[in-house]
Amino acid sequence: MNPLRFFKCLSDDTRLRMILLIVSEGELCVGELTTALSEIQPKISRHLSQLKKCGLLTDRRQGQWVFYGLNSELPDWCKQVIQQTCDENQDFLKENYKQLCELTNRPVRPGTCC
Amino acid sequence: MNPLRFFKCLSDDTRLRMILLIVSEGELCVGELTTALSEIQPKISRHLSQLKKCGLLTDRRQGQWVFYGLNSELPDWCKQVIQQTCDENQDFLKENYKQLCELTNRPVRPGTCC
DNA sequence: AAAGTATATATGTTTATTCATATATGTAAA
DNA sequence: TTTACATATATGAATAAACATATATACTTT
Repeated sequence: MNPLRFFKCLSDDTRLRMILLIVSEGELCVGELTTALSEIQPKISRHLSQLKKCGLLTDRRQGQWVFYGLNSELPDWCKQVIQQTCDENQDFLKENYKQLCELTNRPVRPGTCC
Repeated sequence: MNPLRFFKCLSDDTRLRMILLIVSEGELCVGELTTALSEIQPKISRHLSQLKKCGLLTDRRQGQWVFYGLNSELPDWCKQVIQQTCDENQDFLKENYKQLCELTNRPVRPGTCC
């Protein structure tokens, strides 16, 4: 992973929040991210596709929903950078968590239950 | 340190290389960075002043030279992100190290000798 | 010591370039 | 056909580059 390309992915408000939220939650679908960030859906989709193209995220369709998660094949140093940033900046995501919590009827994840 | 602001500092080729070189070498002056990156001096100075303003670097004038180093008061998570990136991306800086090595008559640092 | 000169660094201003946004529209699943 | 998501295009805003120039320290010469 080219470090410049990696940091460019993290240098946009929308992308940074999405990545940190996804790491915190494991996986999130487009609609959940749209709500959490209070943005319009095309904007979210566009940034997600960019992060996927750069290798930071992977996607998985499950019926009507597409879930995005952190790419497990990412180099360790990248994972650590993201994890540390996430751990030390929970307050940065406060409003996003709030929005996410207020969201009812969230799609059920197969791996998450039990 | 706001994470977005922090990553924006790292998301430019010139700034990223400068930061990593400075961390590797401890301190570097403007002229050394100009040579290492093969860029014009005003471009280097401008990015340095931006990194100083954002709190990533500190400067110290010693005679004719101004040495830049990593701000020791930076939050730990920021220091760790930079250090890990530096450790795992030495090849990214290969050409810059080469230019730096070819530079003769580098200014003597007071702390470096003995 | 004063004046002039060279070197190192910083900054103001204009011009390019990159990047993100918004709107409209397209595709896929239920 | 409704819900969920993706993409194309045009536009605008933020950012970086280049060039000229200013400042600050050191070095010379008289």
